[in-house]
Amino acid sequence: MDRRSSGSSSGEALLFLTDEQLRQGIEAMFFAYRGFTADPDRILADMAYGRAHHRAIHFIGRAPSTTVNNLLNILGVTKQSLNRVLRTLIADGLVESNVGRIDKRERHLTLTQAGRELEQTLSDAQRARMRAAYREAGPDAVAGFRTVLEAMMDSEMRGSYSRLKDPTS
Amino acid sequence: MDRRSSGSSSGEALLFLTDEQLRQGIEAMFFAYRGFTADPDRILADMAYGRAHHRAIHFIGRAPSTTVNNLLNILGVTKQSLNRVLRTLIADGLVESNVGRIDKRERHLTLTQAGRELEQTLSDAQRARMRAAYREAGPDAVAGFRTVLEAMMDSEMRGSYSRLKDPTS
DNA sequence: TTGGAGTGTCAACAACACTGACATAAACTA
DNA sequence: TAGTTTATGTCAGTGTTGTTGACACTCCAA
Repeated sequence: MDRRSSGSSSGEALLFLTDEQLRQGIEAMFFAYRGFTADPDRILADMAYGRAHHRAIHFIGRAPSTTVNNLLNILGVTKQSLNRVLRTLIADGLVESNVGRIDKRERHLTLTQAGRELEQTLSDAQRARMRAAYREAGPDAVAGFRTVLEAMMDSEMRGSYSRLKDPTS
Repeated sequence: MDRRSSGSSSGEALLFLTDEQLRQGIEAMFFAYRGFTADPDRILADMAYGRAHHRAIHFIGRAPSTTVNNLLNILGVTKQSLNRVLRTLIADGLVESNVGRIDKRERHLTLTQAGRELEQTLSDAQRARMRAAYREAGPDAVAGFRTVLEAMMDSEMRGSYSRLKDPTS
């Protein structure tokens, strides 16, 4: 079902779609993601925090004053799961939760000064690796990288992603 | 430390290394990885298996007759963690463990017929998404994608990755 | 006023990772 | 041969992160 499936005659133009190429892509994704999270993980291991805290901090920092529900959609976890994380972050003074002015049911989340500092530390580590990879690969490769990643997202996630990229949309 | 090392005048050639670009890359990676694992996760949710089983099955299928130790290095988990997974896979008849002929301390792991079938099912789902993304992005983007991912891996992982790509090395 | 949305919380549970300790068999080495 | 190292398996305990399900409260809108 997959020997160069849609090739016209011999399909040499579609060699990048062979099973072997796809498998390599899958493995590359697996190994790269490990590297991608390794640096922040190391930093967080020393604190009482984990990857979930990092994600929350990242997206709160990225979209300040976001609501819990919005964050829930971005992170794709249950509110109970997110709440456990948020509770510790708020208790530790890294995140501030403010009742909405217009809709008072909503809580708007913002990083405190300490929260911004931790965000910066984690972000620096992750960006350093990203920067090194980007620089090594070059701008054309980076453009391709981004294109494939976007195509790989679930469509709902593509929405969240675009909104973060360009908040005016 | 990176303002326009090779830029002509104001560094427009390195715009892809700005913090904003890096952040977008980080987020793209996060959302894409979610998509990447979503399909196999859905299939596994119905069984008593999880992502860890998928990974084990994938790499055993990829490098048949691999030893436990080798798998341990590839997966980057502790033997206790891997063992828990392997035990269930062997008990369920998806993986076969054979004492090594040369070194009898080693166990060589292979997928059984049932194991290969499950591997195929999971792999089909994941490859389908990968193939769609690849096709949508085109060969040049795919090449860039792979280049960036390889640059993002830890160097030890790059070794495992290459060996899987080209077992003769 | 009623229904539903947004939020917080409790309890229970499962998957998957970790550390530490110990056991066994085989292989290597002095 | 005796002692050490390697490869593996296993037991026990723990932590993070996810899940369901249930319930309460506040507030918005029809």
